[in-house]
Amino acid sequence: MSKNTPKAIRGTQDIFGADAEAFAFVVETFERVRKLYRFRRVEMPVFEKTEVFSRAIGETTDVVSKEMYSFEDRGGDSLTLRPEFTAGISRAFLTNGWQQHAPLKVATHGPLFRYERPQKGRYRQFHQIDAEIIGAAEPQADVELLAMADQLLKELGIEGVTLHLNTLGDAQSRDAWRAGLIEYFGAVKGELSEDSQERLEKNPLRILDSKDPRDKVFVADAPKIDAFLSDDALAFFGAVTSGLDAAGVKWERAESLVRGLDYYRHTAFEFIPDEGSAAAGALGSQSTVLGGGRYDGLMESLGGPATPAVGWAAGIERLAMLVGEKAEEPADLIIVVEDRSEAALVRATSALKSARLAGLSAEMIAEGSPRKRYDKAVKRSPRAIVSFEEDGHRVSGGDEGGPDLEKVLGL
RNA sequence: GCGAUCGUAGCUCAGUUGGUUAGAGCGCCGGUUUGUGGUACCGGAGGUCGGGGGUUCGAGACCCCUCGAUCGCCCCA
Repeated sequence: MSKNTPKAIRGTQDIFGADAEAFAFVVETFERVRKLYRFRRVEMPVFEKTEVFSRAIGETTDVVSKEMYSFEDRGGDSLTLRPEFTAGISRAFLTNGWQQHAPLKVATHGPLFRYERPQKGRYRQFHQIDAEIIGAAEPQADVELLAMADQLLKELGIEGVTLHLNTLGDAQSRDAWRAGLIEYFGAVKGELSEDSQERLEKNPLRILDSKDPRDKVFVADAPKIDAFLSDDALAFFGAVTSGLDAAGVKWERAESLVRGLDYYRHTAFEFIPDEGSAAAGALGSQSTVLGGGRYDGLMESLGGPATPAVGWAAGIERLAMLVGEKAEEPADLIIVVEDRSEAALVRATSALKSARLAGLSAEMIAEGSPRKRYDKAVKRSPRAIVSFEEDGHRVSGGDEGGPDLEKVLGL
């Protein structure tokens, strides 16, 4: 590599070969399943006004306070490369009058950007698939959304991943729980890890997720959300869980599961690899494969009317790591030009065009040492090979190299 | 932002306590062998050993700095 060749930006990836096939497999499967569940496709801008994210996600979250790719455009507006889909979709819902379609089921996928230190399964430009149901307050929407996620993972052939489910209650429940946690952890503040002492100020719910053993001793006896749930919140969660059971979606209660962003209410969930599973090993420390929840308060933070909604997103790279090797399809036909004659090249070129018009995937080998061209073709394992020389051609493979192929190629 | 590990050919990697002209496999290019064929052989191109400085008679190897990558912490998909 020349020393003055520009390098790729840190945390970006050039995906090729088997990895690219796995990536495409995830997206194609998502598109298929999303249609099964009648989610409508949306395409969204990759960047928005910065306030779309800062207001929707919450100023104090790490995503907003230190992980956004923000810049000023030529008009002086602060813009940000989207760090997630939900905020942008919510903005679109409000600014395009999509209320008329509510309840609206939408799905999308594409690149997202977060200024973070890259590591296994985490990049600065990464890709997600995303599904949202907007304008639906009933627990059946949560069930619908999770049933799709569950089926998607199954159709991707991913095993050893379990739905971890929790409720954060409604706004009152969540606030009361939060106050309870601050009181409980505040009493032992000095014995918590440095990180958790900071979390106490910024996001006390996150202490429950801490991996630090100093915190874990207190987490076990921390106040549980269940003690703070209103009757409505409790009924809502019960309806979600019984719906999941009816839909045949396996789940586990995860009492300390909270999500990072301010806008979540009620249902919160993550699909996480089971301890010791192949999936857990493949993902390193980036364990969540698909996550989301209900965000009933988000629309109001963007200045819209109260609009209930649920959604999830999943990292395509992480899913691709779990779907196994996806080989590139072998060609239907490879055409070999076995000598340097003009006549052979002309007839081969013509046959190649005919093959493609007939719907066969085909490529031609006419470069390099003539003696080695056939071997190159064989190594690519095509379904059939047709080789040309100045005075004729030979067919091998296909359906016994039969007359059908010759006819298709006009030979 | 913090920590650990690692940077040798296009790719995967050897390279002894520091010692001549830095190697192999795969891939690439040319030739021979085979001749309905995934074979075998011969030859070739391709490296300022990530970059800079230092120690030394001598550095791919040791020291310092720097850049980059990987993995982890924080956070998150």
